[in-house]
Amino acid sequence: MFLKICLIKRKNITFAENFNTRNGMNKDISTEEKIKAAALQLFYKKGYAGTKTRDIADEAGINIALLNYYFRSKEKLFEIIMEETLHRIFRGVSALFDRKDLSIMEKLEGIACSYIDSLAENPNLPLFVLSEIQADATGFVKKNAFIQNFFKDKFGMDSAFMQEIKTEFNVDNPLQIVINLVALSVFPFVARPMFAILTNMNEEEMKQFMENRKKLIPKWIKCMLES
Amino acid sequence: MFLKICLIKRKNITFAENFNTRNGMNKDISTEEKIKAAALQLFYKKGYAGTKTRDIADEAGINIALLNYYFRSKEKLFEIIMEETLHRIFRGVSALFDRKDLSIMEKLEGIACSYIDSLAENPNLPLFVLSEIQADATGFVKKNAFIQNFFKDKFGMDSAFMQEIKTEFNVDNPLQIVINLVALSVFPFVARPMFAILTNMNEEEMKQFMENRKKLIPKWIKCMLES
DNA sequence: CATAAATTTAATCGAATGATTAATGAAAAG
DNA sequence: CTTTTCATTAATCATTCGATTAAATTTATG
Repeated sequence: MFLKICLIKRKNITFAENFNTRNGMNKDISTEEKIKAAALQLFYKKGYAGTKTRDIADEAGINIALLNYYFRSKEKLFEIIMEETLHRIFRGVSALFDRKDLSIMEKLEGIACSYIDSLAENPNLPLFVLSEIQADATGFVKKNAFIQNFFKDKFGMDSAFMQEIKTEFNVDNPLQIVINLVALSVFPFVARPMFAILTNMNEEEMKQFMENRKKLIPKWIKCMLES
Repeated sequence: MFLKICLIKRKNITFAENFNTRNGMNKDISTEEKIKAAALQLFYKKGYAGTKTRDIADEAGINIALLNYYFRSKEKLFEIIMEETLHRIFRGVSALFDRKDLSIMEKLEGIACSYIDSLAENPNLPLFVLSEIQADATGFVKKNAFIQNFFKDKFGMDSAFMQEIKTEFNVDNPLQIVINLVALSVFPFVARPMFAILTNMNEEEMKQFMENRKKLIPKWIKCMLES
C-alpha cells in the first residue's frame, strides 16, 4: 500500500520540476542525483552483490529509507544505473556510425578515441558491465533487450559497415577486426587494476600510456586490415 | 577452541593420504575437492560477494558445516581458490618464458595459444580475477604479493624479454605490445558473455571463432612489431 | 569387537542486510 | 497563518547469511 502511493506521488513530479522549484535553481545537487552518483561509484567498483544499501546511503550522506523512497529497492536502483550506463556507451558509438561523411578508417579511429576518452573518466565501467552480465546473463538480456537489435543494426554481418569492411579490405571475418578494436581500446581499462599492481605505474603515467594508444590503435588496426 | 583443534587435526592428514586410505583408491572425489570444485564454479561466475555458502554447499551436495570444517571460512576457501587460480595462470606463462630454445616471436605465439587453450576450458576465469581485484585491490596485493615480483622478473622494463623486443624490433614501449597480446587473447573471453548475447553465436561457432584467433593473433602482433 | 578418531548432519546463533513504518521537519498551496 | 504535500529521519522488522555447536555416523586402529 505504502509503496503504491509513494510511486504514484513521484510520478507527478518530474526531476526537472523538482530541481527548479524545491531546491531552488541548481543550488545543490538533488538528493535523487546524490544517491545515484554514490550508487554508481559503488556498483562500478564492488558490483551489485558487493554493494550494500547502507554503504550507498553513507556515501550519499543520506538515510537508507530515502534510497527506497526514491528508488523503491536496491534492485530498481541498480537497473536504472545499468540502463543509463548502457545507453551512455552505445549512444557514443551510435552517433559515430550514423555520420555519412566519415570513411571506415575514420570511424574505426573515432571508436578508439571515444572509448578511451570516455573510459578515462569511468575506468571501472567496462568491468562492471561485463561481470554483471557474467553473473546473470539471462536477467540482463531480459532487461536490456534493445541491445541485441542495436548491435545487429550496426555490426551484424549484413550491416552496411561490416559489408564495407569486407569489400574495401580483403578480410574473411570482419567481426575479428571489430573485436580487436574493442579489445585494444577497452581491455587496458578492464585490466587496469591488475595492470596498476604489476607495473607500479602512477596515475599520470597510466594516463599517458592510454593517451598514446589513441594514436597507436588505429595504426595497428590499419595494419591488420592490410595484412 | 574448536577451530584450533580442528585445524591441527587436519594438518596431520595430507590430501594424498586421505585420498588413498580413506576413500579407497580414487573411488570417488574427496569431499574437500567436491567443495572446491563447486566453489570455483560459483566464485568464477558470481564473484565472492555474489556467492553464498549455502549455494556452494548445495552445488557440492554437502552440508554448510562441512565447508567450514574443511576450509574454516568462506574467505579462506576463496583465498585458496584465488591462489590456485593465479598460480595456474602464471605457471603456464612462466614455463614458456624459461625456454631458451624459442625466439621472441615463438614465445609470443606460445602465449596466445596457451592463453586461448586454457581459457577455453575456464572461460569465466579472467573476468573473475579482474573484477575481484577491482573490488579490493589492496587486499589482493596483500595476499598475492608474489605476483609483483614475478611480473617484474619476466616483463619488467629491464627484463631479458623486454630488452630483446626493444632491440630486435624498433618499438618505443614494448609494454604496449605485451598488453596488446594479452588484450587480443584474453578480451574475447572477458567479453564473452556480452559477445554471446550480441552475436547470437552458439557454443560451436564461438569455439571456432576463438580457435581461428590462435593463428591470427601472432600474425597481427608481428605486423604491429614491424610497422 | 571395542575404542578412538575423523567425517557428516541437523539445529541454531548472532550479525548483516534490505526493506518498512511511524513520526518529524521543511516547503508549497490556499 | 493554516493546511496539505513532500522530504527526511530514527527505529525496527523479517530474512538472509556466515559460522558454530553438539550429536550422529562412518572409518580407522588396537
